[in-house]
Amino acid sequence: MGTADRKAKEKEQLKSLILDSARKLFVEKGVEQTTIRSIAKSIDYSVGTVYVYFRDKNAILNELHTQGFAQLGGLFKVLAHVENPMERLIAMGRLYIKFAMENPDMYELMFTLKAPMEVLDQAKNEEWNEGISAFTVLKTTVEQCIAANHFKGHEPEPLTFMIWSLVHGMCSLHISDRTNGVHLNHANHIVDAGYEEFLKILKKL
Amino acid sequence: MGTADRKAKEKEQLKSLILDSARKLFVEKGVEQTTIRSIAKSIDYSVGTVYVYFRDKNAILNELHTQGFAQLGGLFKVLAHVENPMERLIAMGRLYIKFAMENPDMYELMFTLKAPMEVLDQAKNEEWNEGISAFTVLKTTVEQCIAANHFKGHEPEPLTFMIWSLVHGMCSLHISDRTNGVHLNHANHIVDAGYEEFLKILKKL
DNA sequence: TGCATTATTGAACAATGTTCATTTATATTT
DNA sequence: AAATATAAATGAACATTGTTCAATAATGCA
Repeated sequence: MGTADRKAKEKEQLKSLILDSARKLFVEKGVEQTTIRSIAKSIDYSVGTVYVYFRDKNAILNELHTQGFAQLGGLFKVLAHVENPMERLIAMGRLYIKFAMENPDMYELMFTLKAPMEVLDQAKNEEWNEGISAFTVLKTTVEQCIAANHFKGHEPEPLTFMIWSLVHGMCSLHISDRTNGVHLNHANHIVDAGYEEFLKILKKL
Repeated sequence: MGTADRKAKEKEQLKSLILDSARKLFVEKGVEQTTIRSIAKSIDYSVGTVYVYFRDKNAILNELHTQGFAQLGGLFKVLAHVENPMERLIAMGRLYIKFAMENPDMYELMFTLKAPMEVLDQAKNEEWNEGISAFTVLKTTVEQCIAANHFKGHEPEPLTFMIWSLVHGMCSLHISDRTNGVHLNHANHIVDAGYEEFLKILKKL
């Protein structure tokens, strides 16, 4: 069965080729400008071929969104050695913001755009595993903070959601161009300045 | 010059008719499904006429986005009589969340979608007045809180941005379908539960 | 070599935003 | 009132998109 294996491998390779090309175009030109035709053209295949490997454009966006979570997860691994959960929490926030600022299109795909979510069949009760995993990582750290006597009187899950939302909100507003009106005296970026305020609050808890 | 006045009024009326119809379709079907053709059809005019009154689809979305801010601003007026700035701040957050949950499409238009922002000519240094006004209202309340001895050691503007982001982040994640994985024991909605955690923090500041 | 399976193709379709020469309606002038 | 000038409205036509699918080409097997 050597041929079957090889063909399976070739299929995987072409699928990866499509995805890599799609990601490249997507980061360069954005979601809307990344057309199936432009993807096909960039890898010298026809539009039809793309549709052999992906049900539709949303399926491609969904895979890219999954890759984004893998990338972010990879970055977070560096923080595993930080013993102090509070320190780790703070560092996670910084890294999250850094990732969002440096990869705004990927971030949108991961946390804002509806398209990559639409492959989840609600009838089948399919869940957003990437998000749940990422949330769980954050929640674990928050729970360790609570175990270390921080956040007294708080509920882990809603608190985790609140912290996530705080950081996400800043990134999201910035990426959606809603922070232009917020002028600052400081040389600091508004998102960084906002995060500093959050850190001041953390110290009081 | 009675005729000129009347014609100007008629033009305004038709413009309003287009906008009203657009908003209706938009709230019913979403942005993408609200096509120029469907708008034209619903008011028994041709597509060309719509383009006489609006440069492009983004211009329509921008006007609806402005209407959204007017609507939200109207809701906030009810809070003017709340003397205690901290109470007012808390009530503003609740109202903001209520508005976002009840008008998710409008909310997206106001705070997430890029389209309505694209009418702002960056070469002309045009600013996002709706957002700036809304931000200023919130900032004023935060400053009054500071004057009432809350938020010691905080900078008004970044703190305001942080609070806004916190609430926006929760609404935004929910509207973008990113809260499905976050299960709760409580009967509470996750966004409300998250806001409760924020209130607990406020009490410690 | 001939056949069967698999992979690839790209023309064709429907839907969309947008334009603009043409037509219709309205207002002004003679 | 008729003729003319201005303004408003039209909708066919274009370019671009996602998507489909019968036809073609390539590959594996007997």
